[in-house]
Amino acid sequence: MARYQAGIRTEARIIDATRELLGEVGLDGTTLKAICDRAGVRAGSFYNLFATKEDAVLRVVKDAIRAVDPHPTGDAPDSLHELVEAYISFVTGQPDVARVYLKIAISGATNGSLGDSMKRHHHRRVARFAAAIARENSALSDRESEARAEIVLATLSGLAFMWLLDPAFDFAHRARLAVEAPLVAH
Amino acid sequence: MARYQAGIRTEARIIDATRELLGEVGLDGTTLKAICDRAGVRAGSFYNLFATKEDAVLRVVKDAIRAVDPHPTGDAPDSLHELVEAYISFVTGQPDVARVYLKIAISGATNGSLGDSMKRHHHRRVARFAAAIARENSALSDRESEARAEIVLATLSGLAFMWLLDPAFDFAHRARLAVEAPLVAH
DNA sequence: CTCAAAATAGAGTGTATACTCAAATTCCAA
DNA sequence: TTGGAATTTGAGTATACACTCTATTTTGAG
Repeated sequence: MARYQAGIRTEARIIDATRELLGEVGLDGTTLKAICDRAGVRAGSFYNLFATKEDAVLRVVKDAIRAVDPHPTGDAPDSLHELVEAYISFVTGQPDVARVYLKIAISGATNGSLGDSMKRHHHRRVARFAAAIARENSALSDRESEARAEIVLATLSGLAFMWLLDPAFDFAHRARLAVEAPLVAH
Repeated sequence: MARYQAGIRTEARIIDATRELLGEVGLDGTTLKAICDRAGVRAGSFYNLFATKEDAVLRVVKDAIRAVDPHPTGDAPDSLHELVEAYISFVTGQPDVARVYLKIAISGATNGSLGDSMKRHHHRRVARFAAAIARENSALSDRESEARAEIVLATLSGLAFMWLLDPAFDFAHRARLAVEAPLVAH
């Protein structure tokens, strides 16, 4: 092994280029040529560091999945408010990574190993939200907590998607409003 | 002109094949070869009927967009309940078309003319939901109605996306629960 | 029945893609 | 300083894509 600094820097540039492209033009637009052009590297150098294009994409996506999680270890019990704020600050604080997360969650969710990874991650998140909801409202059954968790997550995802559609959309404001206020007046 | 019956039937087969593929494998997987194979047709026949591949895709997508609309003409004022039920029956009643709608809305929303079409459609839908909400709750300002409309639509989209992720997900049940009940207990 | 128009087949074009490879260059520990 | 390993190059390969073209077959109105 005994890697050189040059190679390590090149690898970082390639990962950065891949993340930027995934956020800007999505999975399809992120071609090998586009990655190499942006990283200032030739195809041969890319394949000296990565076995395949999907390798670089997966590295970025796994980082994005990890970034959405406030407590990756999962040992600290978190409140619903904490979880929601974590998601909001993820979207607003790391918009590049968030765009990647959303784009891949959707375009890559129905096929391949990437989709399975996304599915498992989604179920873990639902369980996490459901546990927080149950902890804060002991009157709810497990099923009811899970239903509410799914609805909260759906709303957050939907709002994030609107932000993807229109970057001027005030995601954070809407997200807080959605979680704190009832959906319809009574 | 004076079209023959054979050509009309072939055109219908091509549209059907395109819709099926868009729902099954998404926009990327819907290649010309895949369309032609499924429709039982050669490339030359396809291009005798369609100027471009995107033409066939657009036909399907525009049908999907129209299918989600309860009153396409837009003259009849609709209630929020009507709008939500229309969306639910769209997703559950025409799952193929709904899958296409969701996949394209997301994967194709950030680039090309298809994305512009989707964006305009989205804004029209927000306005429609906002009008219904304002009509049913005169205490709300226009801005508040629009905010609620965006949240309702985000929740519906998010739940539909969950159904895309897992076809066993009970979309209709969750959607009604989400719109009728407050998100969090007070 | 006729025949011009419509429809079809199927080989072919050009382009973009992911990926390879041998040779040249750069790095860095000893 | 030096030499083997890491890195980089840049031309090259194979494949898949959307789309074209010409010859042939099929259709159906008059």
